[in-house]
Amino acid sequence: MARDTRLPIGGLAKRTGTKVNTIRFYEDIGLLPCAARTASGRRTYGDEDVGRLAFIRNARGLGFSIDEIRSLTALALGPGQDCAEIRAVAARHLLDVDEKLERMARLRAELARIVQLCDGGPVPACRVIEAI
Amino acid sequence: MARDTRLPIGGLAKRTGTKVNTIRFYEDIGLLPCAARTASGRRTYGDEDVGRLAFIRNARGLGFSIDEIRSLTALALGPGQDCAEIRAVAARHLLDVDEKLERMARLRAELARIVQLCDGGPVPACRVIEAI
DNA sequence: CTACATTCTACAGTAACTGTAGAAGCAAGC
DNA sequence: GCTTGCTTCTACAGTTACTGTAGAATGTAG
Repeated sequence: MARDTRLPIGGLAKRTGTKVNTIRFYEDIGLLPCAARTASGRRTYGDEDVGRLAFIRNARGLGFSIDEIRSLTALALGPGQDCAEIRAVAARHLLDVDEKLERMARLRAELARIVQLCDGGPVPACRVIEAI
Repeated sequence: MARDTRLPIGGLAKRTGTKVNTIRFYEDIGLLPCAARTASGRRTYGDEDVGRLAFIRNARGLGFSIDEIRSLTALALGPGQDCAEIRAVAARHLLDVDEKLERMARLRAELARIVQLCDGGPVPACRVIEAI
């Protein structure tokens, strides 16, 4: 099962919605480990690479910096014992995420109000930006 | 009322949680209008500047690009009639925000689970990053 | 075996700031 | 009035996280 799932860099890019150059960039800065290479020097990736990159992209898309992601993955890949430290990092990020969620929800409400304002009836004033 | 509320650039920075250099940068790229100047050439700001910058910072903090913000404020400051266009921009951003909210909520759940995992009992496995 | 796509390295460019240098302005205390 | 110290000025270099491009090599389909 799951045999022969090795991907070239373009395949990994497609699977994870990442650009090829970005994958190489992540390798350069050590966020991804050096990829295995074919005889001719091309990178190949396995399932764990897909998972790891997917995690990175998800975290990045949600506003975590590369250093923050590094602090999480480094801990996870380290000696494997320092659970308290992982917990601390996660807890800090949890607070951060909660704050972002709140502000995001507020903006959502504003945008929804704008759409409604402009939607109903015969162009009612539409003093939109001042409302924000 | 509200007389004499003119602020120097440092005051505006403090009020909005922005760095002085960032305010000048926004003026350079035309996101903020050119500020009024004192006789000696220093920028001064009024209440409307505070509001506008606060809006910009809020939107930036939630992941909107400067171009997107420009598209909103430009419309708001334009002829003032094209309500449908503003509505379209707002609606597009609304979809975007909803998507981000969803992913953010999922990440929040993951983080909360990690914190709980690492919290209860005598260090139970702690296979944290793989879970993400 | 030719044509076209993918990959390679290396480096330049972009977005959105952030920091620094050197000069000038302003406010307070002596 | 003058020095001390903070703020502001312009201009430009540095940072983060990519993104794009050039030129060569490699892989693959007809």
